[in-house]
Amino acid sequence: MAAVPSFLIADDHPMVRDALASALGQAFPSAQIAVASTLAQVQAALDREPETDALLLDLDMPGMDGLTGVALLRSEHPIVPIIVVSAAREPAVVRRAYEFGASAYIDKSASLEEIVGTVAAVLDGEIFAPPESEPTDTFSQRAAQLTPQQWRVLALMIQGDQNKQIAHKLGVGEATVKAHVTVILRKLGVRSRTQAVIEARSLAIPVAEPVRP
Amino acid sequence: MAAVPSFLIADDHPMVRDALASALGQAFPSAQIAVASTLAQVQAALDREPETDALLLDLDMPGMDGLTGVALLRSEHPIVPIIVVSAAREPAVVRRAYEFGASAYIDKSASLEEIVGTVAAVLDGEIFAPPESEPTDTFSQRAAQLTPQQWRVLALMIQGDQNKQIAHKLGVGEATVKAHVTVILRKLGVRSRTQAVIEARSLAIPVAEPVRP
DNA sequence: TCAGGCCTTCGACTTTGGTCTGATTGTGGC
DNA sequence: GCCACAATCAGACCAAAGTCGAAGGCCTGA
Repeated sequence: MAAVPSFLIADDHPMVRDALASALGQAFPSAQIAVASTLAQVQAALDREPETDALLLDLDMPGMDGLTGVALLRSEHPIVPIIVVSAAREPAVVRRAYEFGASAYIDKSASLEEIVGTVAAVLDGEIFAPPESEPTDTFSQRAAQLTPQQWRVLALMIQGDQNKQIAHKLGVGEATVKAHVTVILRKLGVRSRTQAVIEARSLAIPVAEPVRP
Repeated sequence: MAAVPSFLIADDHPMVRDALASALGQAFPSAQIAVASTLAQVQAALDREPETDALLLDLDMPGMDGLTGVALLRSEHPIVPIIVVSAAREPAVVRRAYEFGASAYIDKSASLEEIVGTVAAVLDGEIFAPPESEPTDTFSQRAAQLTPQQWRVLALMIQGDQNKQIAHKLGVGEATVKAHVTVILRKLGVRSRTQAVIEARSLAIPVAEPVRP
């Protein structure tokens, strides 16, 4: 990493964001710290600063749609280590986060010391490599074959956007979007847009919860 | 309130806790601030300091069991104003928080300025009445208007079935299914099958809702 | 430098989705 | 009986979704 470490903190809760920023600021006094509160801001920040040493990414952010956002950022910036920060404790979420290319996973209920320690470990190159070994044909694996633009299209499909809207938001023709959709459906192994949305959304974070037998 | 305001911050996330504490410390330089990370610690702190001016209470804490913890604290210390802090944005949760005796409700995604402002308002005796009086037009309410057969159609839509498959499974014609779909979309207030599936599936996912009266 | 592969883009075409009009049948309540 | 509504379907029609083939740009290895 560079002599001056650079961080990007992405969380829509100002409290959490500030806490992380100040903690990292103290631990790395010379660090350059940027913040973002939406997926769009994250993308913009990474475009400006592609050499970012670590991205601390909250999963419950506007536009993230859970882990699909991780995959999207991963495909756009394969070099930037992503440290997923989430309140979710479910092992399934953690595992999927690694499958989608996260370098580390931090539970929000961890202490600031632990968090700083994890960040330092990532900076030192200790990429907690995805213990990928099983060749199980999971949906996540199929999804990993998507190109950056295809991820963008899928992210908008998941929000319920129609091809025309997607085309407008991405600044391309509707025919192009349709072509992407066709490829996406084939790569995901489904037969319709609705099925793709269902599968992809099941990757998103189930918002904490429930108890009560 | 006393000349020196006293706060109790209850949250099991160190990040959030520290952020709140420092924000309140800056806004009220002379304030006395205590923290707690479990319901038991909150109870102990309130027993020691029954004159606390404001309790900032996270809902997702060990032992809280959602809003029941609010009611418990309320009955033990009726004088202490409770400010519920939660990531939950659901109107139902907010409404119930007030029903259980909360003085204010703060969304975790609010800015620190807003939070400090809310705390100050509570200190001044402004009990925030639920601004939620409008007949909240929730998706669940709209969904309740569906007829039995429309539910069956929707259930199959949610599984990713196409109109033709649905018609076959229900033993009716495709035209009939289309007619049902049209009504379903209108009743749910969405514009496409995909959006209907997204909304309906998010409904099935358990939300932080203590029930069981 | 050129061939091959991949991403992205798009137009033309086919299929599915969704609306509208209008109609028939059955059910339950007032 | 009458009314309201659920359920069924047909046919026409427009919009959205999805497929196919093809072109240009970019990178990589021979």
